[in-house]
Amino acid sequence: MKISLRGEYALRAMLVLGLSHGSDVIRIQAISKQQNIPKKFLEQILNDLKSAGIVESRRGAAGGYRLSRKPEEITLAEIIRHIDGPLAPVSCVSERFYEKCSCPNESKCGIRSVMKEVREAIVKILESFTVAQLCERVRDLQGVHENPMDYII
Amino acid sequence: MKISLRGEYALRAMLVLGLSHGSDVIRIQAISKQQNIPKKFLEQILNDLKSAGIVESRRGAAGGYRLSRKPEEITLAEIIRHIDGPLAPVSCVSERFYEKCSCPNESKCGIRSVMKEVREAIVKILESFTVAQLCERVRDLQGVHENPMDYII
DNA sequence: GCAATTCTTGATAAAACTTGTAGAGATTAA
DNA sequence: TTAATCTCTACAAGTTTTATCAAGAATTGC
Repeated sequence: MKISLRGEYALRAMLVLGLSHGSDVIRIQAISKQQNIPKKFLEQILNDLKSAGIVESRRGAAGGYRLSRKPEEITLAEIIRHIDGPLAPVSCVSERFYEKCSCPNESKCGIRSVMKEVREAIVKILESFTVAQLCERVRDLQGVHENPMDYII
Repeated sequence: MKISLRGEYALRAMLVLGLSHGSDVIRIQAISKQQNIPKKFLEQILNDLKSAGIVESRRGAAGGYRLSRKPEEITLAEIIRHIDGPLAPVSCVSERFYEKCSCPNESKCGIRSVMKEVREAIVKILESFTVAQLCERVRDLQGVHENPMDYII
Protein backbone atom coordinates (compact mmCIF):
# COMPACT_ATOMS: atom_id res chain seq x y z
CA MET A 1 0.00 0.00 0.00
CA LYS A 2 2.99 2.30 -0.01
CA ILE A 3 3.76 5.14 -2.35
CA SER A 4 7.21 5.01 -3.90
CA LEU A 5 10.20 6.93 -2.66
CA ARG A 6 10.01 8.80 -5.93
CA GLY A 7 6.50 9.92 -5.05
CA GLU A 8 7.58 10.97 -1.60
CA TYR A 9 10.44 12.98 -3.07
CA ALA A 10 8.00 14.66 -5.41
CA LEU A 11 5.81 15.70 -2.49
CA ARG A 12 8.78 17.03 -0.55
CA ALA A 13 9.98 19.00 -3.54
CA MET A 14 6.51 20.42 -4.08
CA LEU A 15 6.42 21.46 -0.45
CA VAL A 16 9.64 23.43 -0.86
CA LEU A 17 8.33 25.09 -4.00
CA GLY A 18 5.06 25.81 -2.26
CA LEU A 19 6.72 27.43 0.73
CA SER A 20 8.64 29.78 -1.51
CA HIS A 21 5.78 30.48 -3.86
CA GLY A 22 5.90 34.12 -4.90
CA SER A 23 9.64 34.46 -4.65
CA ASP A 24 12.09 33.61 -7.40
CA VAL A 25 12.67 30.15 -8.85
CA ILE A 26 14.41 27.55 -6.68
CA ARG A 27 17.37 25.54 -7.89
CA ILE A 28 17.32 21.78 -7.96
CA GLN A 29 20.45 21.70 -5.86
CA ALA A 30 18.84 23.78 -3.14
CA ILE A 31 15.89 21.40 -2.91
CA SER A 32 18.19 18.42 -3.09
CA LYS A 33 20.30 19.57 -0.17
CA GLN A 34 17.48 20.81 1.96
CA GLN A 35 15.40 17.67 1.53
CA ASN A 36 18.12 15.07 1.34
CA ILE A 37 17.17 13.93 -2.16
CA PRO A 38 19.79 12.70 -4.68
CA LYS A 39 20.18 15.55 -7.13
CA LYS A 40 20.14 13.57 -10.36
CA PHE A 41 17.12 11.66 -9.23
CA LEU A 42 15.35 14.85 -8.33
CA GLU A 43 16.09 16.25 -11.79
CA GLN A 44 14.06 13.43 -13.30
CA ILE A 45 11.22 13.92 -10.90
CA LEU A 46 10.95 17.67 -11.39
CA ASN A 47 11.12 17.22 -15.12
CA ASP A 48 8.31 14.76 -14.81
CA LEU A 49 6.24 17.21 -12.78
CA LYS A 50 6.98 19.81 -15.41
CA SER A 51 5.62 17.67 -18.21
CA ALA A 52 2.53 17.23 -16.08
CA GLY A 53 2.09 21.00 -15.98
CA ILE A 54 2.49 21.14 -12.23
CA VAL A 55 5.75 23.08 -12.14
CA GLU A 56 7.62 25.26 -14.61
CA SER A 57 11.30 26.01 -14.98
CA ARG A 58 13.82 28.55 -16.10
CA ARG A 59 17.10 27.43 -17.61
CA GLY A 60 20.58 28.76 -17.32
CA ALA A 61 22.32 30.59 -14.54
CA ALA A 62 19.76 31.86 -12.05
CA GLY A 63 17.52 29.10 -13.36
CA GLY A 64 15.34 26.83 -11.29
CA TYR A 65 11.82 25.64 -10.68
CA ARG A 66 8.60 27.15 -9.40
CA LEU A 67 4.97 26.10 -9.23
CA SER A 68 3.09 26.68 -12.46
CA ARG A 69 -0.18 27.25 -10.60
CA LYS A 70 -1.20 28.63 -7.26
CA PRO A 71 -0.57 26.24 -4.35
CA GLU A 72 -4.30 26.26 -3.64
CA GLU A 73 -4.91 24.72 -7.04
CA ILE A 74 -2.58 21.75 -6.77
CA THR A 75 -3.74 18.72 -4.83
CA LEU A 76 -1.61 15.98 -3.37
CA ALA A 77 -3.69 13.49 -5.33
CA GLU A 78 -2.62 15.08 -8.59
CA ILE A 79 1.04 14.85 -7.68
CA ILE A 80 0.93 11.27 -6.50
CA ARG A 81 -1.18 10.13 -9.43
CA HIS A 82 1.25 11.59 -11.90
CA ILE A 83 4.34 10.13 -10.29
CA ASP A 84 3.07 6.87 -8.86
CA GLY A 85 -0.11 6.06 -10.71
CA PRO A 86 -3.34 4.87 -9.11
CA LEU A 87 -4.36 5.77 -5.57
CA ALA A 88 -6.61 2.72 -5.50
CA PRO A 89 -5.32 -0.40 -3.70
CA VAL A 90 -6.34 -2.57 -6.66
CA SER A 91 -6.51 -1.45 -10.27
CA CYS A 92 -10.01 -2.80 -10.80
CA VAL A 93 -11.42 -0.02 -8.60
CA SER A 94 -9.32 2.74 -10.08
CA GLU A 95 -11.14 5.35 -12.15
CA ARG A 96 -8.16 6.79 -14.02
CA PHE A 97 -6.00 3.66 -14.19
CA TYR A 98 -8.62 0.93 -14.42
CA GLU A 99 -7.46 -2.57 -15.29
CA LYS A 100 -9.54 -5.71 -15.36
CA CYS A 101 -8.60 -8.15 -12.67
CA SER A 102 -8.44 -11.93 -12.80
CA CYS A 103 -11.24 -12.63 -10.37
CA PRO A 104 -14.17 -14.77 -11.52
CA ASN A 105 -16.77 -12.02 -11.63
CA GLU A 106 -15.77 -8.45 -11.11
CA SER A 107 -19.25 -7.04 -10.66
CA LYS A 108 -19.98 -9.47 -7.86
CA CYS A 109 -16.56 -9.38 -6.25
CA GLY A 110 -16.69 -8.74 -2.52
CA ILE A 111 -13.06 -7.74 -2.31
CA ARG A 112 -13.55 -5.18 -5.02
CA SER A 113 -16.48 -3.81 -3.10
CA VAL A 114 -14.40 -3.26 0.04
CA MET A 115 -11.48 -1.86 -1.90
CA LYS A 116 -13.80 0.69 -3.42
CA GLU A 117 -14.46 1.98 0.07
CA VAL A 118 -10.76 2.15 0.79
CA ARG A 119 -10.14 3.97 -2.46
CA GLU A 120 -12.87 6.49 -1.64
CA ALA A 121 -11.36 7.16 1.75
CA ILE A 122 -7.90 7.75 0.31
CA VAL A 123 -9.13 9.90 -2.56
CA LYS A 124 -11.31 11.98 -0.29
CA ILE A 125 -8.30 13.06 1.72
CA LEU A 126 -5.73 13.47 -1.02
CA GLU A 127 -7.96 15.20 -3.54
CA SER A 128 -9.05 17.81 -1.05
CA PHE A 129 -5.59 18.43 0.33
CA THR A 130 -3.70 21.11 -1.57
CA VAL A 131 -0.09 22.18 -1.58
CA ALA A 132 -1.22 25.39 0.10
CA GLN A 133 -2.74 23.44 2.97
CA LEU A 134 0.40 21.37 3.20
CA CYS A 135 2.48 24.53 3.54
CA GLU A 136 0.12 25.87 6.14
CA ARG A 137 0.38 22.72 8.14
CA VAL A 138 4.14 22.84 8.04
CA ARG A 139 4.05 26.42 9.30
CA ASP A 140 1.77 25.32 12.12
CA LEU A 141 4.00 22.42 13.04
CA GLN A 142 7.11 24.53 13.03
CA GLY A 143 5.71 27.52 14.79
CA VAL A 144 5.60 30.98 13.29
CA HIS A 145 8.83 32.17 14.92
CA GLU A 146 10.99 29.86 12.88
CA ASN A 147 12.18 30.47 9.36
CA PRO A 148 10.58 27.83 7.15
CA MET A 149 13.75 27.45 5.10
CA ASP A 150 15.85 26.61 8.14
CA TYR A 151 14.18 23.57 9.48
CA ILE A 152 17.02 21.17 8.81
CA ILE A 153 18.12 19.83 12.16
CA MET B 1 -0.55 2.72 -3.29
CA LYS B 2 -1.46 -0.73 -4.56
CA ILE B 3 -1.42 -4.02 -2.74
CA SER B 4 0.47 -6.78 -4.50
CA LEU B 5 -1.13 -9.47 -6.60
CA ARG B 6 0.06 -11.86 -3.94
CA GLY B 7 -1.98 -9.97 -1.39
CA GLU B 8 -5.01 -9.96 -3.62
CA TYR B 9 -4.67 -13.71 -4.14
CA ALA B 10 -4.48 -14.15 -0.39
CA LEU B 11 -7.73 -12.25 0.07
CA ARG B 12 -9.46 -14.25 -2.64
CA ALA B 13 -8.28 -17.51 -1.10
CA MET B 14 -9.46 -16.40 2.31
CA LEU B 15 -12.83 -15.57 0.84
CA VAL B 16 -13.18 -19.10 -0.52
CA LEU B 17 -12.19 -20.57 2.82
CA GLY B 18 -14.56 -18.23 4.58
CA LEU B 19 -17.49 -19.16 2.39
CA SER B 20 -16.98 -22.84 3.14
CA HIS B 21 -16.24 -22.38 6.79
CA GLY B 22 -17.78 -25.23 8.77
CA SER B 23 -17.44 -27.78 6.00
CA ASP B 24 -14.39 -29.91 5.32
CA VAL B 25 -11.00 -28.63 4.27
CA ILE B 26 -10.61 -27.17 0.78
CA ARG B 27 -7.87 -28.29 -1.59
CA ILE B 28 -5.39 -25.80 -3.02
CA GLN B 29 -6.30 -26.96 -6.48
CA ALA B 30 -9.95 -26.17 -5.95
CA ILE B 31 -9.17 -22.64 -4.85
CA SER B 32 -6.67 -22.26 -7.64
CA LYS B 33 -9.19 -23.24 -10.31
CA GLN B 34 -12.10 -21.33 -8.90
CA GLN B 35 -10.15 -18.14 -8.40
CA ASN B 36 -7.79 -18.28 -11.34
CA ILE B 37 -4.66 -18.35 -9.21
CA PRO B 38 -1.50 -20.24 -10.27
CA LYS B 39 -1.44 -23.31 -8.08
CA LYS B 40 2.21 -23.31 -7.12
CA PHE B 41 2.04 -19.65 -6.25
CA LEU B 42 -1.03 -20.21 -4.14
CA GLU B 43 0.76 -22.98 -2.25
CA GLN B 44 3.30 -20.45 -1.06
CA ILE B 45 0.66 -17.96 -0.09
CA LEU B 46 -1.44 -20.41 1.89
CA ASN B 47 1.65 -21.72 3.61
CA ASP B 48 2.48 -18.19 4.53
CA LEU B 49 -1.01 -17.63 5.93
CA LYS B 50 -0.60 -20.83 7.87
CA SER B 51 2.59 -19.67 9.53
CA ALA B 52 0.69 -16.54 10.48
CA GLY B 53 -1.88 -18.66 12.26
CA ILE B 54 -4.68 -17.52 9.99
CA VAL B 55 -5.36 -20.85 8.32
CA GLU B 56 -4.58 -24.45 9.16
CA SER B 57 -4.07 -27.47 6.96
CA ARG B 58 -4.40 -31.21 6.71
CA ARG B 59 -1.89 -33.12 4.65
CA GLY B 60 -2.25 -36.16 2.48
CA ALA B 61 -5.14 -37.41 0.42
CA ALA B 62 -8.30 -35.57 1.43
CA GLY B 63 -6.01 -32.84 2.70
CA GLY B 64 -6.54 -29.15 2.29
CA TYR B 65 -6.93 -25.85 4.08
CA ARG B 66 -9.45 -24.22 6.37
CA LEU B 67 -9.60 -21.14 8.54
CA SER B 68 -7.94 -21.59 11.89
CA ARG B 69 -10.31 -19.11 13.53
CA LYS B 70 -13.86 -18.00 13.06
CA PRO B 71 -14.35 -15.70 10.05
CA GLU B 72 -15.61 -13.01 12.42
CA GLU B 73 -12.22 -12.98 14.10
CA ILE B 74 -10.07 -12.46 11.03
CA THR B 75 -9.77 -8.96 9.63
CA LEU B 76 -8.68 -7.98 6.15
CA ALA B 77 -6.02 -5.80 7.74
CA GLU B 78 -4.43 -8.83 9.35
CA ILE B 79 -4.26 -10.69 6.06
CA ILE B 80 -2.83 -7.80 4.06
CA ARG B 81 -0.34 -6.88 6.74
CA HIS B 82 1.02 -10.40 6.86
CA ILE B 83 1.34 -10.80 3.12
CA ASP B 84 2.13 -7.28 1.97
CA GLY B 85 3.43 -5.45 5.00
CA PRO B 86 2.39 -1.95 6.05
CA LEU B 87 -1.01 -0.46 5.28
CA ALA B 88 0.49 3.00 5.67
CA PRO B 89 1.42 4.92 2.51
CA VAL B 90 4.81 5.80 4.00
CA SER B 91 6.72 3.72 6.53
CA CYS B 92 7.34 6.64 8.84
CA VAL B 93 3.64 6.64 9.82
CA SER B 94 3.35 2.88 10.17
CA GLU B 95 2.85 1.54 13.67
CA ARG B 96 3.88 -2.06 13.04
CA PHE B 97 6.43 -1.51 10.30
CA TYR B 98 7.86 1.85 11.27
CA GLU B 99 10.99 3.04 9.47
CA LYS B 100 12.67 6.37 9.79
CA CYS B 101 12.43 8.47 6.66
CA SER B 102 14.99 10.75 5.12
CA CYS B 103 13.11 14.00 5.58
CA PRO B 104 14.80 16.81 7.51
CA ASN B 105 12.61 16.67 10.60
CA GLU B 106 10.10 13.89 11.02
CA SER B 107 8.23 15.41 13.94
CA LYS B 108 7.56 18.60 11.99
CA CYS B 109 6.97 16.97 8.62
CA GLY B 110 3.77 18.13 6.94
CA ILE B 111 3.65 15.23 4.55
CA ARG B 112 3.93 12.81 7.40
CA SER B 113 1.07 14.57 9.08
CA VAL B 114 -1.22 14.14 6.07
CA MET B 115 -0.13 10.58 5.51
CA LYS B 116 -1.10 9.80 9.09
CA GLU B 117 -4.64 10.78 8.20
CA VAL B 118 -4.56 8.57 5.14
CA ARG B 119 -3.23 5.69 7.17
CA GLU B 120 -5.96 6.15 9.75
CA ALA B 121 -8.63 6.09 7.07
CA ILE B 122 -7.29 2.90 5.52
CA VAL B 123 -6.78 1.15 8.83
CA LYS B 124 -10.22 2.12 10.06
CA ILE B 125 -11.83 0.27 7.18
CA LEU B 126 -9.58 -2.75 6.92
CA GLU B 127 -9.26 -3.44 10.63
CA SER B 128 -12.98 -3.45 11.13
CA PHE B 129 -13.75 -5.52 8.08
CA THR B 130 -13.71 -9.24 8.80
CA VAL B 131 -13.70 -12.27 6.55
CA ALA B 132 -17.23 -12.96 7.79
CA GLN B 133 -18.39 -9.57 6.57
CA LEU B 134 -16.63 -10.16 3.30
CA CYS B 135 -18.52 -13.41 2.85
CA GLU B 136 -21.77 -11.72 3.72
CA ARG B 137 -21.14 -9.02 1.19
CA VAL B 138 -20.46 -11.60 -1.49
CA ARG B 139 -23.71 -13.34 -0.67
CA ASP B 140 -25.51 -10.03 -0.94
CA LEU B 141 -23.89 -9.22 -4.25
CA GLN B 142 -24.67 -12.61 -5.68
CA GLY B 143 -28.19 -12.95 -4.39
CA VAL B 144 -29.33 -15.67 -2.07
CA HIS B 145 -30.69 -17.95 -4.77
CA GLU B 146 -27.28 -18.69 -6.15
CA ASN B 147 -24.85 -21.23 -4.84
CA PRO B 148 -21.81 -19.33 -3.55
CA MET B 149 -19.45 -21.95 -4.92
CA ASP B 150 -20.78 -21.56 -8.44
CA TYR B 151 -20.12 -17.98 -9.17
CA ILE B 152 -17.60 -18.57 -11.92
CA ILE B 153 -19.04 -17.09 -15.09
C1' DG C 1 31.50 36.90 -27.26
C1' DC C 2 32.82 34.01 -23.19
C1' DA C 3 32.55 31.50 -18.99
C1' DA C 4 29.89 29.72 -15.49
C1' DT C 5 25.68 27.93 -14.07
C1' DT C 6 21.62 25.54 -14.62
C1' DC C 7 18.02 22.85 -16.69
C1' DT C 8 17.22 18.90 -20.57
C1' DT C 9 17.39 14.53 -22.41
C1' DG C 10 18.40 9.90 -23.17
C1' DA C 11 21.06 6.01 -21.95
C1' DT C 12 22.57 2.94 -18.66
C1' DA C 13 22.89 0.08 -14.50
C1' DA C 14 22.58 -1.96 -9.95
C1' DA C 15 19.45 -3.62 -6.60
C1' DA C 16 15.14 -5.00 -5.02
C1' DC C 17 10.78 -6.86 -5.64
C1' DT C 18 7.21 -9.48 -7.88
C1' DT C 19 5.53 -13.35 -9.83
C1' DG C 20 5.96 -17.17 -10.58
C1' DT C 21 8.16 -22.46 -11.61
C1' DA C 22 10.56 -26.90 -10.36
C1' DG C 23 11.26 -30.78 -7.82
C1' DA C 24 12.01 -33.73 -4.09
C1' DG C 25 10.00 -34.89 0.32
C1' DA C 26 6.53 -35.81 3.99
C1' DT C 27 1.94 -37.13 5.26
C1' DT C 28 -2.47 -39.18 4.91
C1' DA C 29 -6.61 -41.88 3.16
C1' DA C 30 -8.27 -45.75 1.12
C1' DT D 1 0.90 -49.76 -1.46
C1' DT D 2 -0.74 -46.18 -4.24
C1' DA D 3 -2.46 -41.88 -5.17
C1' DA D 4 -3.35 -37.48 -3.60
C1' DT D 5 -2.11 -33.73 -1.09
C1' DC D 6 0.53 -30.38 1.57
C1' DT D 7 5.74 -28.80 2.64
C1' DC D 8 9.94 -26.74 1.78
C1' DT D 9 13.74 -24.82 -0.56
C1' DA D 10 15.75 -23.16 -4.41
C1' DC D 11 15.75 -20.80 -8.46
C1' DA D 12 14.63 -17.68 -12.31
C1' DA D 13 12.55 -14.43 -15.44
C1' DG D 14 10.57 -10.02 -15.67
C1' DT D 15 9.51 -5.62 -13.88
C1' DT D 16 10.09 -1.73 -11.01
C1' DT D 17 12.72 1.21 -8.29
C1' DT D 18 16.42 4.01 -7.51
C1' DA D 19 19.40 5.97 -9.01
C1' DT D 20 24.00 7.64 -12.06
C1' DC D 21 26.37 9.45 -16.29
C1' DA D 22 27.29 12.33 -20.00
C1' DA D 23 26.50 15.37 -23.59
C1' DG D 24 23.63 19.23 -24.90
C1' DA D 25 20.90 23.60 -24.71
C1' DA D 26 19.70 27.93 -22.57
C1' DT D 27 20.59 31.84 -19.67
C1' DT D 28 23.11 35.30 -16.90
C1' DG D 29 26.71 38.31 -15.90
C1' DC D 30 30.91 40.11 -17.33
